[in-house]
Amino acid sequence: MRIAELSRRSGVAVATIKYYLREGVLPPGERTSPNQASYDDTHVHRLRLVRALVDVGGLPIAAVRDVLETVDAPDPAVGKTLGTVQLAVFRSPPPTDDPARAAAEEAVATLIDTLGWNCPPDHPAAQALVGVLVTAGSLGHERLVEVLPRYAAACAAVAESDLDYLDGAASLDERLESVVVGIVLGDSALAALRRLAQVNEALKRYPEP
Amino acid sequence: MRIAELSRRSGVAVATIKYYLREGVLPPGERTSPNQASYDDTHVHRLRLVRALVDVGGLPIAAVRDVLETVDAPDPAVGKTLGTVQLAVFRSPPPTDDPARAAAEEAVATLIDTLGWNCPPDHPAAQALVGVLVTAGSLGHERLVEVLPRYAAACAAVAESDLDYLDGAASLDERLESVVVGIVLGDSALAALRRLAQVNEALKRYPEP
DNA sequence: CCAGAATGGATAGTGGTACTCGCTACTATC
DNA sequence: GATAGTAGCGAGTACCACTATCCATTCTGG
Repeated sequence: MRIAELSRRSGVAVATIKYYLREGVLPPGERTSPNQASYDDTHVHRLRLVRALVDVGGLPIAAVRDVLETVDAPDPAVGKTLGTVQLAVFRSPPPTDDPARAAAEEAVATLIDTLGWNCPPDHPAAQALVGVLVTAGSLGHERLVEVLPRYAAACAAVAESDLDYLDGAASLDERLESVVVGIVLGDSALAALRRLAQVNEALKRYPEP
Repeated sequence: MRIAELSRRSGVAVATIKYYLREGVLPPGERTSPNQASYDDTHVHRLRLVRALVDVGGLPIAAVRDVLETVDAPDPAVGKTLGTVQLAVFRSPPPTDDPARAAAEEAVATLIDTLGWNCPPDHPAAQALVGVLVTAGSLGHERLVEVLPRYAAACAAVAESDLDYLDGAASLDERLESVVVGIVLGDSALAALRRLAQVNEALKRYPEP
């Protein structure tokens, strides 16, 4: 198919498709002549994936490129892919060297230790968690740290579910994409469910007239 | 204190403080003369809160203003505040009228029903969840819906924890701020813990050499 | 008391991101 | 052979979160 049909089928404007081609988030079509190329279903699918990452995940185009490069360079080691995608998806606030940082780092390390989790203590997510605690502390919400064990328990169940999801993928390609979809769409789904659960719990505790 | 000290104590540039004053996310100081005003600790705290919402929560300034307006207009009904903040915090992708939308709406309604949750089915979070399912479906990841029950169970525990956190607030003001901090910082903390749990679970299932 | 620094307020400019447009030199198709 | 579509490219747009500059006024240290 040519670019107009690709646009129609994916719902993405022609100009935007060209932009994505330039930015390397969409592979070029197969050249049939110096100024003609033909695209196929993989391009339609890729466009949908890009839109999902941008619209649902809120990723900048550069991060999308990083993620997709990982997906396109199949590495059977799940851990590797997981790491790259997790990295790209992260909003990393500047690592402030707050004096309270050491205490927060300690708290996170203790938490991970208590849970018996086997994950690198310098993982970006751990750093992010430290950042959250430092921020909370600066707002006088030191007690936020107390909810973490319960959050962590919930996340353990979620992660189990996530890995089950990966195991349900038929092929390697599908598996790689599942990592991306699982992380990005999963984050959104989780946030949405959390809000619904909050409303439910609030109504349970403080019924409205 | 004057603006220079406010800047020093909060770590926010003077020009940025002026910008925040213009945008209404920081209340004006007390005027001492036609072109002098004095600020106090509440301003320092407010600036930290704004930075937390922007840096950690990724909220645009306009959303921050909405959130803070709610915090500043104390309504003892927790549900109301919760709703407003949840709304402001949401990234709402344009509600597509995909043909697959009806099925996704059905799935979400069924899920909420099965869980016995008492929340409005037209809640933005429910709509967002529908959007996620539609997106997943368009990518051929229809089976994502299968993980939702487990996600929901985890979120129920998280929400319980969240409401406990609110109940731990001493005053009404503190309570209102806890809603904000709980939602925004909580989302980040949850996402970070999920990633750590994923790494842990992945290493458990596929140990690395 | 007075010079120089600081302040509030306003306007304009910057840098980054994600497109979007317009153009040219083609090619495909009716 | 007229008309429509295409690739590629540079420039332009819109929005956002600041950031810089200016000015009239006010504060402050000597």
